Amino acid sequence: MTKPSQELLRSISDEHVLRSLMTARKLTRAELAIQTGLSKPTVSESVRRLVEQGLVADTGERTPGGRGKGRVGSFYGLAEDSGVALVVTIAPDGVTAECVDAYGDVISRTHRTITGPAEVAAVLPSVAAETVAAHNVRLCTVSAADPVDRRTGRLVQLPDSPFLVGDLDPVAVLGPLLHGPVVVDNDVNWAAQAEHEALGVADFAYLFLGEGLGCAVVSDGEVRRGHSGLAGEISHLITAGPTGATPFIEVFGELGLRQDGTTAIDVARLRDADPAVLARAIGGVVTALVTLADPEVVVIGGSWGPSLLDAITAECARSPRPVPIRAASVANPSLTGARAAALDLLRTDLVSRAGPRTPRSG
Amino acid sequence: MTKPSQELLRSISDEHVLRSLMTARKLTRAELAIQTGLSKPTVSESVRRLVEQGLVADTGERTPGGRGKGRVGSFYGLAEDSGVALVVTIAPDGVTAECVDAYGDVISRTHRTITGPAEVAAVLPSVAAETVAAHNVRLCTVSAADPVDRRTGRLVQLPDSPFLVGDLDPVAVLGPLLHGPVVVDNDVNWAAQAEHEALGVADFAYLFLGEGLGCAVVSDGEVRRGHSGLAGEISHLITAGPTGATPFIEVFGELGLRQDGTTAIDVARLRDADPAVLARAIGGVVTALVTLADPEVVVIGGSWGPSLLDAITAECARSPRPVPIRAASVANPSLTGARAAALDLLRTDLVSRAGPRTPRSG
DNA sequence: CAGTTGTAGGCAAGGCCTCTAACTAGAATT
DNA sequence: AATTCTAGTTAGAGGCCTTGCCTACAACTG
Repeated sequence: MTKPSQELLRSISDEHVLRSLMTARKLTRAELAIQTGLSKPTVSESVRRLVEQGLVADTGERTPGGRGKGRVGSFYGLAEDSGVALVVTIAPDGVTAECVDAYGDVISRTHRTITGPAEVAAVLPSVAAETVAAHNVRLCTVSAADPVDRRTGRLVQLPDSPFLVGDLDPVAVLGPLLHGPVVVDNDVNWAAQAEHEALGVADFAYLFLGEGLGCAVVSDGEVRRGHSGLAGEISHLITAGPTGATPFIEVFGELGLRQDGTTAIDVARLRDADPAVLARAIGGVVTALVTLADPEVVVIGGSWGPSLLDAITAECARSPRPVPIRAASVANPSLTGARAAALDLLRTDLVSRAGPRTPRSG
Repeated sequence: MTKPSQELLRSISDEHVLRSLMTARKLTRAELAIQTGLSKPTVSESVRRLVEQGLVADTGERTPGGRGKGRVGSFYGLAEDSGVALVVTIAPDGVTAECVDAYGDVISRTHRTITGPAEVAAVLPSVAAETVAAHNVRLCTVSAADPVDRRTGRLVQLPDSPFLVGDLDPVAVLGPLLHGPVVVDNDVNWAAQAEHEALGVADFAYLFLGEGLGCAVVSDGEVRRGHSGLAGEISHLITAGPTGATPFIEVFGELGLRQDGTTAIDVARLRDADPAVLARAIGGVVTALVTLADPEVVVIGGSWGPSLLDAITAECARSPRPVPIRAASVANPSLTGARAAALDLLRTDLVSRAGPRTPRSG
């Protein structure tokens, strides 16, 4: 456990100051004292330390901008070069890279359209290198439209599942470009995290129905990834198919709804299928989610999932354990979720850098 | 967030001292200083405070028991009346109540056999009252062989599921007898927690096959209960039955393996059933667990589950995503799990009581 | 324009908490 | 009786946070 040292108190003070600056962007010492609940001398000392460490800087702005009477105060903010996080999403149609700073601002965005998985290997490092060259990148989160091995960060191909992005080791590609960690996860898990923040519900399930099939379970406020990160890869889940108990993905095979050559869902042809049959299969998946994870609500996302909302709702209403169904509400959910995670990690990283002592006399 | 006060440091010191005493049972101040890593004066002060608050007491024992030279030291331990936790399990065959102290010792055990659910309402309060009268009971954990509503602690009956213990509100029954919280959960969840501690695996699933059917999912080192605590109630999970896609519980209905009158499994008649058919249905459940929770291992427990281990293992080996299957290893798992949780809560409760200041001069 | 008001920030003192170092207490060994 | 060794206390130093007071300085008031 933690040792009861005075340094612990100091680091708590510093964290208060830093976190206040992250949300308020700029504050005078007096404002910081009010925001943090600390006394003015304590805040002053903390600011002095943080400035010395290069994490906080005087913005140059001064108070009397119509604020009224009183002595002029100096606004402090996070240092310019206090670091940013890189957010990358890799999907069959393109690669996006964003840069977020500790305020949560997106300070750059690059998108490259690709025509096939083969291009990822070339596009990914070039997109990342651009951003890394321009900013002090501390860490990176990556969203990929394929199952991700939690322990290695590599994309993995599961039997009979579409492999949309293809074989890729983002940690190996991006790791050398920056100094901090590279966190890779599946697009559905990131999407669920984004939905979690929008919904404010601690226990729910996110069912993603697009070219690939997937889901994510949020339990006790966190996305649960399982032992190797493959939780939610529902292709082989046994459900009710047209001819009996069938793995979920094979329902689409039996209905002739998979793309030739690949194992992805043919979304274009889906509209001709009987919604009731699809809903029955999806209902089996929802039942599995309800029995195993007991979500408060099941959120349906993906390119074609929400269009079946009524059919799914009707199917689930007949279940012995009905659960509310709703459509996903966040736009660009994977990017949003990965960005939120990156912001969180970046802020924690920034706080953790406020460590070593700086004696007052200098 | 926490405020950086000196009191925080003090409470950390006190926590160190208390937790050391919990595991070592009795220590001198010098030994405490070594164990906790704190300095001797700090430990002395902390012990003085804790004695004054009645949480720690001089055991009366003195060091020179052949330890060699040196001044005699005094052994300190937790105070006699520092409180115990009550652990109750409620199953169709009986009610057990145990008392654990903060060392983890079981200091009393009562068991009452019952012949039917109707007796629970009478037996439960009487068993609990005995224990409560004899000890300073701070809190209580309850294991019940039925689904438990996480928010209220009440037992709930799900459609088509056996209701083994019957309608009961343990919080209402036991709450008035003691001053602390009453934590109620399902026997399978407690069993999974016990198995978790024995296995040391952070992500696994526990499948319970007895008169009732259930499972529990441990993710990131914790049992995940879901929104209302009904995660793992797998009766309605769609799986492969003799005639196609069937809810798990109805597989047993179709096979004529449910007890007449109730909806429980008739365990006696199970041995006549075809293991392959059962294993196929169970395999569907395991597949659901694997796809949704991605466990490192699936543990099979319950009265008849382990006897089918080979058949289940064979069935799962054919799956596109095989997972290791093993039999549960903990005896009395629900009681063990509930006891471990009670111990944890009791220790945290004890630590949290070490709060208010005690000035030195007295 | 002089005086008043009100805010930003600094300084000093006080209270605590932990640590190190030195010291006292007391038993076993030599 | 002197030595040795361990338990626990005392003394002092260093650090951190707080309160209270002071200075600097801009705007308002009459």
